[in-house]
Amino acid sequence: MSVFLSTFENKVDGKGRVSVPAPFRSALDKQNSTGLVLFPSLRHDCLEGCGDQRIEQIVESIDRLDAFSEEAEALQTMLADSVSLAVDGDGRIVLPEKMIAFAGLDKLAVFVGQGRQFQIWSPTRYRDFRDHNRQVARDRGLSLRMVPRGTGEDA
Amino acid sequence: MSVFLSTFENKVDGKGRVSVPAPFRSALDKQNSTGLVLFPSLRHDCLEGCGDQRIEQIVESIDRLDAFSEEAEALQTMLADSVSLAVDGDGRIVLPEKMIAFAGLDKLAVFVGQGRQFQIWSPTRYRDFRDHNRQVARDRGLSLRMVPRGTGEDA
DNA sequence: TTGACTCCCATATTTACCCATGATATTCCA
DNA sequence: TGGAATATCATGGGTAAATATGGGAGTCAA
Repeated sequence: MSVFLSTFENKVDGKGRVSVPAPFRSALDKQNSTGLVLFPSLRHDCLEGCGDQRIEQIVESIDRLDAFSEEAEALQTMLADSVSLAVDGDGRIVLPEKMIAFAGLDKLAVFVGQGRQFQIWSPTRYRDFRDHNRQVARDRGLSLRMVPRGTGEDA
Repeated sequence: MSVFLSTFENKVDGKGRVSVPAPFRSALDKQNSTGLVLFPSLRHDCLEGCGDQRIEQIVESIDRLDAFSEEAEALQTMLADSVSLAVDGDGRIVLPEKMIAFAGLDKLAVFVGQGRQFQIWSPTRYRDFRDHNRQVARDRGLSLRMVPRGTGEDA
């Protein structure tokens, strides 16, 4: 399984170190990623992360946009603010100070699986975000079982 | 048979382990799933489960949506709330504490076949749910329209 | 030298793996 | 057809490996 699933809450120590959840590490392995890439989310006050292959895909998508559009420039800014981090022998990364500040992290970091990528939140902010989304899903009657299978349809 | 059928009540031990009913395991095998994925139901106080192949398809589908739509985000939150569990050599899984709490499980877990998916209930809650459904079916005189063979897709 | 960073090690706890048992069902052979 | 031998399955318990996390020694640059 090479997707990011589930949520994990890990400690951030005084050096800014935090363990990458083991299932996320193995997902990165299966994507043949040696490290991982972090960037500030464009939509939320959290960080987004993925393997280096995913970044290539994102870069390519941006390339296809009109190079001088506002949208393209905004996305390019995102690339400029992203950092590539190595996972050390103990499965940890060191979060740069800017990233910690942006996400409002303190002692704890919540790793949130989102499929092809993942997010890192402060626990309090994540609780609000999750509650909101769950309400949206409920209101609209969304369910994972409704997502189409390939081109076909499911019960 | 690659669908989930029938109802089974198995014990949950002190470690949170529970046997996956053998017919469900063989259904998972036929779906080429090595493990299974569980997530909290949006509609009921129970867990929903499926093979891990299915999750790959779901992730793929979400990826094709507009990444910034509210719908995509709501579905991604459901990925965040789901867990991928490996079935061990003895046919068991370990239920995470959060899942046990959500479904109100204690010593027993009821596995309920639902075709492509299945549910896991606490026995008391399931009894109420089932009684309620039977009443609805009786009141409405429900009928089921069959889908012709070959139009659907495989397992 | 000081501060920032990178390895390296220690450890507590959780998780995964292995084996044993009893119950139930199934096969096989006289 | 009886009944013993053989599977399959659910379940309990023990042990080894993996994981998260804290602390310290060594390195490099300013």
